[in-house]
Amino acid sequence: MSMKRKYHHGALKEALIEAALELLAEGGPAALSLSEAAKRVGVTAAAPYRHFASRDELLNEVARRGFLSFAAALEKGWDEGRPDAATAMWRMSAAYLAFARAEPGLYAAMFGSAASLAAEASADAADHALEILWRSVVAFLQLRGVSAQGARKLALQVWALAHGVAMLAVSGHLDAAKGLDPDPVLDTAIRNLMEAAVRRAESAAGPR
Amino acid sequence: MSMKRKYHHGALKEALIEAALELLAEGGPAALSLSEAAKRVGVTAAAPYRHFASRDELLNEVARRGFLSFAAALEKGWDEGRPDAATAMWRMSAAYLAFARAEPGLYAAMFGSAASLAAEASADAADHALEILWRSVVAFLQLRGVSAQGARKLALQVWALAHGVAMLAVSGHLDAAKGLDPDPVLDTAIRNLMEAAVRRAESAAGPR
DNA sequence: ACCTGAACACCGTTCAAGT
DNA sequence: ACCTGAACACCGTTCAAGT
Repeated sequence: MSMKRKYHHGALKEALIEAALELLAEGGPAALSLSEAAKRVGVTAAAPYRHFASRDELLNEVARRGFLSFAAALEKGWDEGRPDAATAMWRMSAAYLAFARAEPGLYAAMFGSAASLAAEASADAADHALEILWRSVVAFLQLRGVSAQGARKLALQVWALAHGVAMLAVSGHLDAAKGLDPDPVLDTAIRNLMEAAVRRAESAAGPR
Repeated sequence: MSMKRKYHHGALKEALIEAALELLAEGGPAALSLSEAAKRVGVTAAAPYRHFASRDELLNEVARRGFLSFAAALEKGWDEGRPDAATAMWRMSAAYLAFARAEPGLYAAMFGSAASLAAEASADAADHALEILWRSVVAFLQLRGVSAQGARKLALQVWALAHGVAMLAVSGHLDAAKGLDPDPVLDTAIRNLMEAAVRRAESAAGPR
């Protein structure tokens, strides 16, 4: 009756990815072991090499998928800018933080590769996330009636801010510092960034 | 004449830390191996255990020292706020980025531990870095003649911003996105953050 | 007190062999 | 085509011995 041990044909690749997500959740990127994933899935340590050229390739694939669900989470938070760009942007930044805090291991795998992994494939996925931020910044500027010039740069600043808060929150540097809740910290910072950008655009447009 | 192989008494611990820094520079945190450090220094793989209880403890010690020189770099950039807080703050943020870009491996070891390492000892060192940021934020607000209330929160936002830009720059997400130079991105973002904070404080103080 | 040598478990990776 | 078994190098860690 047990329908388990039939990885001898089909779903090994998917099963390994699932196991990798578990390992990531349990102990972060350092705990992602190809052997352990194979063991949990019921195959030999050599079996994964039919589907992944190396441990890093597994990690890359997991990170790539992480970026996909990350982008989906942002998109959902943005919700096409309803009811207005400002509110939606706040909701999206909360979704950003929520993702990182819910899956710190995955988030670390997505961004923690540092210089060790080029991760060309996941770069596209990351760019997709940036594009969502960019669209929301453009919408926000339009709502405020100013030029969307420099929106890309502004989107990068918002991203950096969210990323920084997320990292500090996950690594405990935030709570340790002052028992501060990451959400309002990120929220007011983004507001300030956007307000300053709007003012700058206004004074550039109407220098009466 | 070769004064090398006399690790049989004194400087093993220091030598291991130096080797660890090399490994970090070469391949990031993942490349920091206790065995390899021992080999480079000319001792057995078991020797380090007289000085460090585990690999993680070595990494922790290196990270702790990293925070020390990091704080020193920020302090030097700040230079007691000369000639004015605004200029000094810009210089300090440039020093922040320069540190991360000069030693990405070390920087990753300092912050990349994510949830895996509590790193209580290095938490103090990190707090010291935050304190420098905090002092500069206070000085900036004083220069602009507004209350320093909420300076800690603002300092955290500045930190998150700098950290985010540094990480994105190091991991290549920034250049890949648009060929943008990280320095002006961080600089204008911090300016915007500070300007918005000043305006908020002004409107709160003088509601005529 | 500080280090070596030998040992064990674990991991990444390869390859010849099985089905 | 997909997986097992055996093998190798490497790493973290422990411990009994050496000096």
